[in-house]
Amino acid sequence: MPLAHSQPLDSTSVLAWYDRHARDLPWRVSPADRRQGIRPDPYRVWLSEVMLQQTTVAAVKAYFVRFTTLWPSVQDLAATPLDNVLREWAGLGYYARARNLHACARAVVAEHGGVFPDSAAGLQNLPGIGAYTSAAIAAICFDERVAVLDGNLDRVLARYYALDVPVREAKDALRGALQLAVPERAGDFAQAMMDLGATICAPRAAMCLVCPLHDGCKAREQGEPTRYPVKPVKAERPVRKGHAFVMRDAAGDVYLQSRPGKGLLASMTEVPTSDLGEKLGEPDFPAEGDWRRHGQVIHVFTHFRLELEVWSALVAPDGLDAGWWAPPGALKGEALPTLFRKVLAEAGLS
DNA sequence: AAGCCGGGGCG
DNA sequence: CGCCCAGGCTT
Repeated sequence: MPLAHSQPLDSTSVLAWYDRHARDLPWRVSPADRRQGIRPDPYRVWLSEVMLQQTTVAAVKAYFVRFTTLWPSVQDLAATPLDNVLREWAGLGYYARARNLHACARAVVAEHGGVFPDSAAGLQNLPGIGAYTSAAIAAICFDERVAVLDGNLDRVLARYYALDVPVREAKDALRGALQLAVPERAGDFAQAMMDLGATICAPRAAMCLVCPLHDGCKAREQGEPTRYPVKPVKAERPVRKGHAFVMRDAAGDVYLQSRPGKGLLASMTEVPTSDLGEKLGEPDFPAEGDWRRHGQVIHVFTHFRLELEVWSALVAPDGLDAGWWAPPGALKGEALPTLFRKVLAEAGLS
């Protein structure tokens, strides 16, 4: 799938724009500081890039500050138990990232002496570091001249070339075109292109008049840049239904347990639930009690919509030994995903 | 190559 | 409320 060609990307214009308009982010070294020879810390760049996978800057900032305060170095992160990492990751989503983050920290310490590999090829062997993240770290930290292609760049390039097929079908062509444009300041260029996608060439609006890629952009020339990228036909989102059971003991503590290490919300904390299905079954209460029905919690995942009926009861703790009892004041510190925080709120807790 | 895996913000 | 998003892993 060759790109209907226009002129090559003008990296000089992009860098000049970035020198004036770079965003100030907690993990970033400004272009001015980079010129002074200040280099980014690979640990901080790696941590930020993993957090930013499918996640917005606004959502990441507070988590990044918290993580780097608790664990200032990769050695600190590697030394902490996985449970601590999962607790701090709660609410950020895509929880496999947290497990891979921890595994990666331990691999860097155990196999690389606590020093991150200095090339995209070396980085990509580590857990949770794929094509995008390896390229981003290598470019930002070491100015390796690799194409850093994420969802932001997909959009910018799809517009620049007026790509008339879904990005997924032309990924290699886009990467090749981008690779040809990567300048010596590879790290600044990568960050510049992402800033461009976040502020100028945004998903629902394109401020073409102030864009450094204005001149060569096919979508701008056509007059309707937000027509790109072309979206693939999307499958409908199925609905799954079930029950959630909030149990309290005589002391008022809440029964919690860990989810399986694989699959949905892996290794995170939950209250017991029924099996999920297309149709709502009868509640299979996990203990005897005066079960009271609350409202419904609706939670939308990427690939299905979940509807949970929330129940609560005062129960005797006999037989409930797979999990643990948590006082309501301790719920905040548990590794509870947003779904189960909604469930607890529906039952009148937190 | 396609499916699985969260959550928040925006219009 | 629908749509969008700073990807990687598994099968």
